Amino acid sequence: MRTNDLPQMRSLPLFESMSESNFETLMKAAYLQTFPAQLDLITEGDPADFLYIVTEGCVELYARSNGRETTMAMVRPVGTFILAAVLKDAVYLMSARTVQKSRILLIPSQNVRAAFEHDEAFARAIVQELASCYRGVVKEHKSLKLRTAVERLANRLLRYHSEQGATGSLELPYDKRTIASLLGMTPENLSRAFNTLKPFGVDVDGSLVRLNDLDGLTTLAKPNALIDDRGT
Amino acid sequence: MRTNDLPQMRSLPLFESMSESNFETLMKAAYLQTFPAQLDLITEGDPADFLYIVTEGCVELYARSNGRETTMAMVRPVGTFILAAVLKDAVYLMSARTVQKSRILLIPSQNVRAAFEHDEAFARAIVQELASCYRGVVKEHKSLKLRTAVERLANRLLRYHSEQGATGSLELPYDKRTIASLLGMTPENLSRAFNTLKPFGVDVDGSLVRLNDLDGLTTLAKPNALIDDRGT
DNA sequence: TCACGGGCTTGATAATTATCAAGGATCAGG
DNA sequence: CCTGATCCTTGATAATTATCAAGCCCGTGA
Repeated sequence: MRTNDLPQMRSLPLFESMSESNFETLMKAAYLQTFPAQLDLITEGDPADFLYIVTEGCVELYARSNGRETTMAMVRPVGTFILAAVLKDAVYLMSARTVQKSRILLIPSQNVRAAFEHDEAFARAIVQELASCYRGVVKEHKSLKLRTAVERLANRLLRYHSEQGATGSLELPYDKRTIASLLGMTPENLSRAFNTLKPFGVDVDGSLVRLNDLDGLTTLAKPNALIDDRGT
Repeated sequence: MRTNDLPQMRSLPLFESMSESNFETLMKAAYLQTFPAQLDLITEGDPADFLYIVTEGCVELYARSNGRETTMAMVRPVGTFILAAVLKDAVYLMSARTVQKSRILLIPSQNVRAAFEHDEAFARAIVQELASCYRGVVKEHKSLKLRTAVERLANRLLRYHSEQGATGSLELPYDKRTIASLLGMTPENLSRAFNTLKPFGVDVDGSLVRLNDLDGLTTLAKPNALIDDRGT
């Protein structure tokens, strides 16, 4: 890695509390690379050779079975992926590809595990990150099992809305087909779900969504902190 | 905790590598209790005061939203639950109740976090456990998004079958309505899914299931190691 | 400018899953 | 032996979601 990239990496939550010497050792083994859009980074079933940390851009985690494919999560800066596989020295359960041109830090698995052993602060940060990932999937799973497609969409819109400053409108952060897959439905069904939400003040124009009846939409969505709140 | 329970606890994977003194400190703060069946242990939304470790019996993790309820997982010996909430000092995302009379070790959250800081072997064991839990939920989530109800049931039967020694028949480990909820369907739908599987050699008699056409069932189920294999 | 293609939408239809209501089996307790 | 309760199953129906087939919109590049 280039020396002048080091300070930026050092300030990432995962590294900021670890000792200088352990950080240097870890970074000597790491690669910081920029990948173009739509590039496959890893494939499910492959052994976990690297931990990935997205510093710029966006990565889609997806999975396949039978002939079907589904989006499992989107990773934005500064998020990691495939941490559990690295820690367990197991195969990846998900595939990953860039959505946009992305800058990604790759750390060889064995170095991550070594740093975990030798640096208590790093171990603590790793565990916090892993616990957050775990709770994220649990929330997704609850959403899928406890809500209809329209409810999932309504709550997702409310989430984007508040993340983007609650201005009354929001920008969809991904293609609609990606959002559909994230929410566990087909693109056709997403279209129809948007139509179902029209009477609740949801106006869609491309990737711009206006929410003209927040109260009504909220009543329908019944948001639940234990599903919809991030980072808790 | 009673002194003569200590050796048994000591042999649990979570504790077996930690230092004797750290183990003793942790156990001084812990409670080993036996709970009757159908007792509510924790409720989602409550602060995570304890880490729970099931040493005997069985615990159901479930979640509610709107008026709906779903079973998220079943925990058998020697499994932990609510580990992520404890490590993050956050609220529980799931509720838990005993299925049968169960023997459960409760360790106050703050002691778990302290032991994590002070004992590297414990930290490693905690991370392995948490990573396993994470991968478990990811697999469940993949199953729900990529498979139909009949496929989920078929694969679950194959899993129970191999877990129980692949003798050609298996015992359903929980009530059918619990299995239905675990698999993300209604009890009525589970009944019908069993009927759909009858032409594939699946004969149900109460909680006993005979698999008379393993090849046929496997062809239909299309099991996938990255969804169905435990512990990888 | 025009054709092309990708992404999205819509309509028609089918498959899947849920709901509601009723009935059968089983078992514990009186 | 009955009674009631629980659990499961079945049938009828409805709701939800997926699939298939056009078609529209819009930006890109020739």
